[in-house]
Amino acid sequence: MSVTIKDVARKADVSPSTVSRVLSNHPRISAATARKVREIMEEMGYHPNLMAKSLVSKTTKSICVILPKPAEELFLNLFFMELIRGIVAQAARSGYDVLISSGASEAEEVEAVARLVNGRRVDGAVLLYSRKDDPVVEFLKQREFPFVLVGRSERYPDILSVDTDNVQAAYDAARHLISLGHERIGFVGGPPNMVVSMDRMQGYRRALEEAGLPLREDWIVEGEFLQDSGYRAMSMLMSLPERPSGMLVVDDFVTFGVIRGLNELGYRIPQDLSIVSFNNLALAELSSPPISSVDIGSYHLGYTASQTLIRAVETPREEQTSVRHIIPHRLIVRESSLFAPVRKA
Amino acid sequence: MSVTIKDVARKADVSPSTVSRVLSNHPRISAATARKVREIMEEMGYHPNLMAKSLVSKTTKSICVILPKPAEELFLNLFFMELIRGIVAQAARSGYDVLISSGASEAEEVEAVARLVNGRRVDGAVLLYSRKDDPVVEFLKQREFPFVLVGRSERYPDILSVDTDNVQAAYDAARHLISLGHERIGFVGGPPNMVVSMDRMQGYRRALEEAGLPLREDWIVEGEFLQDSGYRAMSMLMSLPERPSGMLVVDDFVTFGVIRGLNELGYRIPQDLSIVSFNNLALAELSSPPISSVDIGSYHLGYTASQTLIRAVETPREEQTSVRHIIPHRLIVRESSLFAPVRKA
DNA sequence: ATGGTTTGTGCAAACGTTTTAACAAAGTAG
DNA sequence: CTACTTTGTTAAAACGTTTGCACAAACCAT
Repeated sequence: MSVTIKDVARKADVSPSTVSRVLSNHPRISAATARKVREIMEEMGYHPNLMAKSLVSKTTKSICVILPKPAEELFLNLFFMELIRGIVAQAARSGYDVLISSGASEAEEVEAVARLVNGRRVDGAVLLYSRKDDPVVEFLKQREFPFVLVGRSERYPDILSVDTDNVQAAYDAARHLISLGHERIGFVGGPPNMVVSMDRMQGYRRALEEAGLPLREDWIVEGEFLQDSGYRAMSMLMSLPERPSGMLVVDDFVTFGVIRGLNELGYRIPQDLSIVSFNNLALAELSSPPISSVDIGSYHLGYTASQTLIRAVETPREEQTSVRHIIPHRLIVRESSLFAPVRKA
Repeated sequence: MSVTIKDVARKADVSPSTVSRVLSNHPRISAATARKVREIMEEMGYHPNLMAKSLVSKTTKSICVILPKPAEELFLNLFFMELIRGIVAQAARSGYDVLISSGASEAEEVEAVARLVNGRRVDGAVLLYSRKDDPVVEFLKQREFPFVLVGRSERYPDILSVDTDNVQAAYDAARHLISLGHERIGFVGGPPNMVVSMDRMQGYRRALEEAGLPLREDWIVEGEFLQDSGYRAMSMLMSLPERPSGMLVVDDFVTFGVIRGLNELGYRIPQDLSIVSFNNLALAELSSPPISSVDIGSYHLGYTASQTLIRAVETPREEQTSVRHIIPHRLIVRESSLFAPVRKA
C-alpha cells in the first residue's frame, strides 16, 4: 500500500540499509547519496513506519500518563489539564508521544497500565498524584518499569518524582494569614488518603504550632469534595460558638464550594473570613472575590515530570542523579485574604 | 529479554502459529491444546508484543485526539477534560488506546498529527472543535484518514462528526430568558473564528428576531476571553444608556469573568442582570450565584465521538449510515436567571 | 609500490507477530 | 475399503525497519 524503505531504495538504486542510514544521519553516508535519497523520499512521499521501527529498536518513543479515577478528584480536573499540557508539550519537544489511560476503579487502572507496559507499548509512565498505597506504584515498582510520580510516595520515598513542597506551601499560606493578624485559622482538606492532602495539612499544623496558635480539630474538615459539601462544611464551621477568621482550603475548586456556602449563609469574604487556597487555577483569578492562592506551577510540574521521565528512560542504569524534583511555589495574594478583624495596620 | 510467542511454543511443544491461534481463539484449535498453551503462557508470564502485532496486522488499536492550541480556548479546558474522559473511557471499552497530541501553533498541530498519521501510529483521530478553515481537517480529509470532528465543519458538512445543536441550544437559552420576561438580551460570544461561537450567536439572533425583540449590536461582544476581558466587556455594556436585562454567555468559564466584572461594578445577579450560559461545567453549580447553563453532555460527546470513530475505523468502505451525531442538550436552570425587572408573575 | 586506515555501501539476520497454504490424522459416507 | 470432508497442526513467508559484519574503493603514510 504505502511506500516503504525498500521502494525508496529501489528507486534510488541503493540498498535499504543505506536509506535507513540516511534517515538516521549515519556519519558514513556520503553527502551525495544522502541528498539523492532524501530527494527520492520527498518525491515518493515516504514516511517511516513507526511500528516497524519500534519493533526492532525495542523502544516506542512514547510515554503514558495515568489519569486517576474520576470520582475522588473531580476537583482536580483543571489542575490535571494543565499538567497534561505540560507533559504533552515537553514530550513533543523530545520527540515522544503521550498515551493517556485510565480506569474506572483502582483494579482497572492497574490493568490498563499493565496492558501498556506488558505490551511494550510505552517506554515509561507518569502517575498523577498518588494515594496512600497506590497499587499502580506497586505494580510499576515491582516490574522495574521507568516511571515518575507527580507527587510523593509515602512508602517509597526514593522513587523518581516531581512535586511541590506541599508542607512548605501550606506553611507559607498559613504564615500569610498569620502575618495578617489571624489567630483563628481553619483548614479544609481533600480526601485524607491522598498524600497531597496530608502534606498540606501538616504544613498547616506546623505553622500554627510554631506561632503558638490554637489548633482546633473542629476547625479542620476533610473529605471528598463534591457539590455541596463545601456548603455543608461551612454551615458546620460557621455555626460553632467560636469561629475561625481565616481558612486554608486545599484547592481552588473546593474554595468555590466554600465561597458559595459562605455566600448562602450571608458571610462576606474577606471581611468575615479570609481565605487562602492552593493551585492557582485560572478560576482563582476570576472568582468573586479573586482568591489568594498558592501557585504550584502545574504546567511546569507536568513539563518537568515528562522531562525527568524521558531522561530516565534514555539513560541506561547509571544512577539518576537527583531523584526528587521540587518545583517552587509562590503565593499569589488576591482579595480573598485580608487583615484579621482586629486590625493591626 | 522478555518471553515471546516462540518461547511459549517451545515449552508447550507446539508451533508458534498454534500459540498465536490460541491467543486469537481460532476455532480450529483443540480444547486440550488451548488449555495447555494458556497454562504455559500464564506460567511464563507471556504478554504479546503489541508493536509486532501492529506491524503485521496494519492496525494499531489506538486513536489520537488533537488538543487545540491552548491560547484561544483557555476557557474550554474544563470542557475538554470531560470530553477526553469520555473518549478515553469509550476507547478503553473497545480495546483502544488514546494518544494525545498538540502543537503550539496551527502549523505545529498539523505537523504533529501528520507524524502520527504518516507513521501509521494511530488508526483514527478525533478533533476537538474546529476553526473556520481548520488545516488539520484539511489534511486528514485529503489523506482520506478516518477522523471524527467534535463540532461542525463549515466547509465539509458531510464529515463524520458529533456535535451539539448549538443553534438550537442558544435558541433555547434565549427563549428561557424571553419567557422570564426579558426583552433586552445581550450576548457574550467566544472567538469569532470558532464554529461553536458562530452557531450560538445564530441561535441567539434567531430567538430574538422571532420574538420581535431588538437586536442591538452594541449588546453583542465577542473576542478572546482572557482574564479581565469579561470585566471590560461588562464595564462597556453596563455603561450604555440602555442596558440589557439578560445575557447569554458562550461558556461558563467566560461567565466567571462576566460575573466578576459585574461584581466589581456593583451590579447584582440576577437582580440587575440575568445570565444563562453554556457547557454546564462543574463550576456552574459552585458559582455564586449558581449559573443557569445549558448542559451539552461533554462526557457523552466524547464517548460518542470515540464510538463513532472506532466504528468508522473498523468498518471498511461501506458507507457510514449516519454521518452526523447530535447529542441532546438541556438547560439547567439555576439562580443566575430570574424574572425580568418588570415582574410578570 | 605497500600495507594500513578510512569511507561508503550492501547482505542478511534480527525484532515478534499473523496468516496462507499445505498436510497428516481422523471422521464420514457410500 | 475407498474417497471425500473435517479437524488440528505446522512451515514459512510476510510486515518494515535497524544494525553487525563484510568488503571494496579511496586515501594516506611510509
